[in-house]
Amino acid sequence: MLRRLGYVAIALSIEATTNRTCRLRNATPALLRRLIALNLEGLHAVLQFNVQNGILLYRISSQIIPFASHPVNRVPWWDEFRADFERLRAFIRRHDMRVSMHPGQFTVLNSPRAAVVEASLKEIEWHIRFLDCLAPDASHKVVIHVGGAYGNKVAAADRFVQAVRRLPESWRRRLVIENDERVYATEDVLAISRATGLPVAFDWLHHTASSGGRLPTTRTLEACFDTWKEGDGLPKVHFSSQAPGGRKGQHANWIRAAEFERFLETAPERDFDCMLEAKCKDLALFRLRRELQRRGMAGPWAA
DNA sequence: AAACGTCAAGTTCCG
DNA sequence: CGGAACTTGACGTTT
Repeated sequence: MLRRLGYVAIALSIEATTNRTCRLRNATPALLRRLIALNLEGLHAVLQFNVQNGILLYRISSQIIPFASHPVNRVPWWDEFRADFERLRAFIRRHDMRVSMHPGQFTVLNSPRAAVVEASLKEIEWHIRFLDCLAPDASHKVVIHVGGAYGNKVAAADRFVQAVRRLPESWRRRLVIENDERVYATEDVLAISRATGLPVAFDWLHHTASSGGRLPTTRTLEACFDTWKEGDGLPKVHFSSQAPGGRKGQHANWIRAAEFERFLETAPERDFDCMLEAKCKDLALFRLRRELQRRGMAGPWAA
């Protein structure tokens, strides 16, 4: 049964933002410090808004710490903003919220280029550190993709597995892998999960886009759910609809309620959380919730 | 004050 | 082989 519904990064309903940034050329410790303070304040406002509206699942923007893995950012934010983090941490725990992060397309652990892998490790490191500050328990996840194929998908997948095996356990406990719409389909990611022990976040749109529009089976979803172990929290799914007229794999503004209902019918009889990836963010979540309720559906997600 | 071009990073695919 | 698309706003320079 669907427990929590969530959305990504931006609350369009309110003014608050977690995405203030600057240009690299004028990034100084003082400016970065100011931006981080404002973004953490924004995060607090967004989390409060979420709780007020019964939203207990949320993906934190990677822009919250500008240039976090770049040498220009020498601010020890985990230390300097300890008080803010403590406040946020207490809030998250009190309301049983679940937060996550999703490093961008530049995080490619299986790149054949050492410098790219090194930069990716730095990216993962700061995301892990951020969640460590906010929510020590490992159900709050950092979601990554496997990466490129480089003309030899088997070798590339193996490089990913080796890279993950070299990571410290304190990182691995937070990592989750997601199927993408081009290179690593759900089956590929499940195989990599077996080799690494990382749970799989099933992405509905990526799956349908990469399988020529075929919908997943209950067995496939079940296999993804089974990768979530003790301490990982409930299995998590990403859901979005194809943008009408947009290129394959492009996120639509809204979630199509009928499509979501199909997904719910396919989902195994087990508890899970669902992250909505719609361009209209929280507004899309509200609209979906209303439409499902109008169809007579109820559950903990309804709030 | 508004408009608009630009912004750290990688990879794939399209033209 | 160069450039758009991922995703997407917000910055900062120009008008």
